[in-house]
Amino acid sequence: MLQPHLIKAHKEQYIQALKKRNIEAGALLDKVLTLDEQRRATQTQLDEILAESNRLSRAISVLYKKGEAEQAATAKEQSSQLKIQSKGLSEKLIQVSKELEELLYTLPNIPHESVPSGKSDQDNEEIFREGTIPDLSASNLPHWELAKKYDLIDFELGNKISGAGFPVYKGKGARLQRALIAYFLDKNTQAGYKEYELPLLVNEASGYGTGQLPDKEGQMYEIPKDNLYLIPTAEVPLTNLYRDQLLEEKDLPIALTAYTPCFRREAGSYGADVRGLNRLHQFDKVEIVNIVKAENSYGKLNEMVEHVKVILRELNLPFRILRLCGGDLGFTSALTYDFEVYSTSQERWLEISSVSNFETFQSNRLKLRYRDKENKKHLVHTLNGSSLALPRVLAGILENYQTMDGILIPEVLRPYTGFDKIV
RNA sequence: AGAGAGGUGGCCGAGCGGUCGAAGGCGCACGCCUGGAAAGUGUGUAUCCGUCAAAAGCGGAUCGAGGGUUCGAAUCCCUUCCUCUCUGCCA
Repeated sequence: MLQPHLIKAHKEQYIQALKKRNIEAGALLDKVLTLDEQRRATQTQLDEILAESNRLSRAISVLYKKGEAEQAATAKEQSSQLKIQSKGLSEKLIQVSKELEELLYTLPNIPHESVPSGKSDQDNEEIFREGTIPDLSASNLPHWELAKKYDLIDFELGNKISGAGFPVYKGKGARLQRALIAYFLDKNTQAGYKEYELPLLVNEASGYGTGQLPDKEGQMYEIPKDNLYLIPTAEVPLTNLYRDQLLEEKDLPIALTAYTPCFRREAGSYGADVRGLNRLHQFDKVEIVNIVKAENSYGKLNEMVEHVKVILRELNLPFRILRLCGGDLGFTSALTYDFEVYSTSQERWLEISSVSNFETFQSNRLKLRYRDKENKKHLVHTLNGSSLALPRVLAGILENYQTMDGILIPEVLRPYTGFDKIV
């Protein structure tokens, strides 16, 4: 959530930056400033009346002790009048504040200066590419056919017990999933991330804290009876661990990781894009979250990018890194790098990780601050990234490691799988 | 799910209608004492909002949350959430 005082100070800059998201924000920002002005003016008026009311109350107490009942009665009458006034102002304050908050909820984060303009994923900027695309002239099946051939994943069974987008992993397929989760968690904890196991259902406040609500309500599965949501990513419970906290400077930086299943309703996309593991309602992901001081957040973002790079390098998968353009940038993010693995059989790039800096956008909603040595309070910067999302990594491995007589397992995973080939 | 008890500052814990943002203790910070430390001792130690260029100061709000009674609520009433104990159910 943006902060009115910063909007005031950097209005023109914000308007320009939001143009990268193809948003004309001038009128909206003016509306924010007007509402904020109203809010503060109302607060000041209300405070004055309450101050007078408090003075009277104290006076009444003194009058009673002296036994001056008549004067006390007069004061009571005055106080009652003030109360009527304060009630009106107090309602106005609540109303204006609510209006301001609702407006702020509709405004996305300000893109970082390095974010390119653009309308869609076509305009994302490739900044890095590594790995060799294997020659699959001998054997070249897409992962959903490989999954069937080697009996690793059963989409029909998932369809029967749940519905489309809920795959069933079997045998070595299931074992490979477990191996990937363990391997990713190990890489993350070795890099200093603290491991968590988290609730998969969260309350409404958590949804607001990380920005899934009210913006992306339709993306989450809901359990209205208990007013809970299934998490679309571990980011939600992991970051919300620190909601409403005032940290000490020495507590920072904080680095967290967790494996969770993720649940996404993802309505509205059909065809080849969603075949096999490409898009699912339930999938596994290992997430990393960083909570840092503002001055360190872009350095940390680069560290996260390097961290994910190392993992993909170890898995020996061909990948590239994109800097997302304004039109493709997530609502809460200031700068996002997407990692994509090349799916040789599908002849397309598959997104497998998204690493973002939210600056203060989340921490402002979360009320997550730290106190420095001078006792001043600052919002922290929050960052997160997938490290990594499983299904498309699995797709990439199956497709890129296929041979005539089986699928090889990447070296680094063999200690986790206990086998080196799927035949 | 049923019955009971309770939610107060970083923590423990008093207060049960009138200068209560809240006694006392612990913890923490700084000072004194000490060769150094412990002990002892003194001082300080919540958050948010407004006013201000900013700080200080001043004003307002906050004792789980929301509402009510009252001139005045941590204290009384209602609603709600959470925790604990017992019973039930259960991996």
